Amino acid sequence: MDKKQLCNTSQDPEVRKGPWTMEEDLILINYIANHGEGVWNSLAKAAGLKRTGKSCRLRWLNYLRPDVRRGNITPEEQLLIMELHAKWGNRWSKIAKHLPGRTDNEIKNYWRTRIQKHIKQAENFQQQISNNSEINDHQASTSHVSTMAEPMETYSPPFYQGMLEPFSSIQFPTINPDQSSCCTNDNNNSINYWSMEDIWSMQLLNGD
DNA sequence: AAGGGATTCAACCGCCTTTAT
DNA sequence: TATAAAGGCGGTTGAATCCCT
Repeated sequence: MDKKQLCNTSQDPEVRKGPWTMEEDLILINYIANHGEGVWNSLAKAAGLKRTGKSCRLRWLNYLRPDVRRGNITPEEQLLIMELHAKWGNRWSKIAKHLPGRTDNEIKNYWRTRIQKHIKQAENFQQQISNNSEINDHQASTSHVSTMAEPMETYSPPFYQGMLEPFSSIQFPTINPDQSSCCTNDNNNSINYWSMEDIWSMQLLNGD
């Protein structure tokens, strides 16, 4: 049988996809509390969840685990992410291992939505500087303006400095100043999640 | 207040690796 | 050693939400 078909259970009408419901979360939490993690496919069946094992594993690791921390990436964590990404690239799970309670998925999302955007802005800015310096070179054949104009082939930690939230006094100008405020993630604090504390307290109330 | 573009992030997909038989 | 099953990982998507006009 084709390996792809083996992995792809989306053809099965019995398999649920999409956002998890509170009931599903509680079932998964209760089952793992009683039986532990592992062997996700059989766990999903045994728990009575119409989900793939992969889906259960992902939900548990990224959201339901009691030790998972979500939101409010601290400046220290951000700096660490930047340094580790500069070192290892997109090895999200490896990076996540150095940030207790953070998941690879969260770090990946954080990188793509927050940090990468600033890097692109900075690259654009450097490109502008570079272009300007070329013009200046033509106008006056001195080379003293070239320090900012080096192409950024890899990201290096010093370059990240100034992008750190919430220290938004960015040391390089943003192309669109309005977007420099995109990282005030305070709004996320009020996102309409039902907290894990709620779930765990409900679980306790269930007597498990 | 409403509409629409931008942003965020949970969840899925598909590939690769590891483990079990 | 070969094969199948499960786990792990990075990339991508799409719904929900935010924000601006």
